[in-house]
Amino acid sequence: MKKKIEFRSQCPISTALDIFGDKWTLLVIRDLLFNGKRTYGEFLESEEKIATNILADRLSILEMAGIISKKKHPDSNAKILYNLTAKGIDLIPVLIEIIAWSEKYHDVHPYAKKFAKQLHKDKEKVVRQLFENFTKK
Amino acid sequence: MKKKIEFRSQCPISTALDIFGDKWTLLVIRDLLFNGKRTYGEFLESEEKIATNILADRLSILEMAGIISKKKHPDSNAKILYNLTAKGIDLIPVLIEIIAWSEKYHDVHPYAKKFAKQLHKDKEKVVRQLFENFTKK
DNA sequence: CTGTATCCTTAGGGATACTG
DNA sequence: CAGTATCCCTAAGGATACAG
Repeated sequence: MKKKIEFRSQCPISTALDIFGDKWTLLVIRDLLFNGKRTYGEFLESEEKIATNILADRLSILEMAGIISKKKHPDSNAKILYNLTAKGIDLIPVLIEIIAWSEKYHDVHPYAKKFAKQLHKDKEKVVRQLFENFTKK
Repeated sequence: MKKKIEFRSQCPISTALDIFGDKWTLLVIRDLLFNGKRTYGEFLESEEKIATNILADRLSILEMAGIISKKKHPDSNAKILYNLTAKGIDLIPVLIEIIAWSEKYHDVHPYAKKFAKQLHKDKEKVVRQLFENFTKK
């Protein structure tokens, strides 16, 4: 099930939306970034309940776009580990700003409020720490 | 054609995606923020060629979400002017980060590259100026 | 456990005509 | 000019079974 991404224009916003402009893709990236999830099964468990076919589709798009990479789990052959590439890690500031905006105007989980508070205090630091988490691996 | 937004969870990312997680909504906001567009007809002209029914749908969602507001054009009765609310203006950092990411990894318009260069030099300043543009009106 | 495949329903969306 | 309405088709997505 291979399909290439069609870009509607050379506008950077439009280009980004052609990759992750849907209701699911950024949730997978969220799980990788903030929830330490790495495997197919873990993504399926998230509370928004993504369907298995949609997950497989989005993972293949993300891999094609160079945002995630796959490798075998050291223990089991069947198990696969997904990881963010540098391009994926660079989405941290985008996610951070979405969280900050959303928390300001909507009712969100308590832990999200707490996280937003940290952001408000020292955004630079939070972003730097997130980057460090992923680049030292 | 009124429909309310269904939120899948209280995750801030998920909540944001429930509002603008599609291929068109952020393009309308882009046009308001960066291209000075204010009317229905102007949105229709954008190069990605949004369909008239989709545009009407997204405008009503954005209004319902409190991101844009409508008012009559001073000259003509029929003409309507759309404007960003404070909640809409607060999406500036989100759009800015998307532009920065997209420009880094994809082929974009020359003027987008130029804009990204400014961002790279002094992001704070660019953001501040964008905010000022909208809050003084 | 990681996907694929299938079936089926709904939502998204393009084209176009039309109304106030 | 700002929408609505309609037609129609495709894509998205949920449920479930199944294959490697």
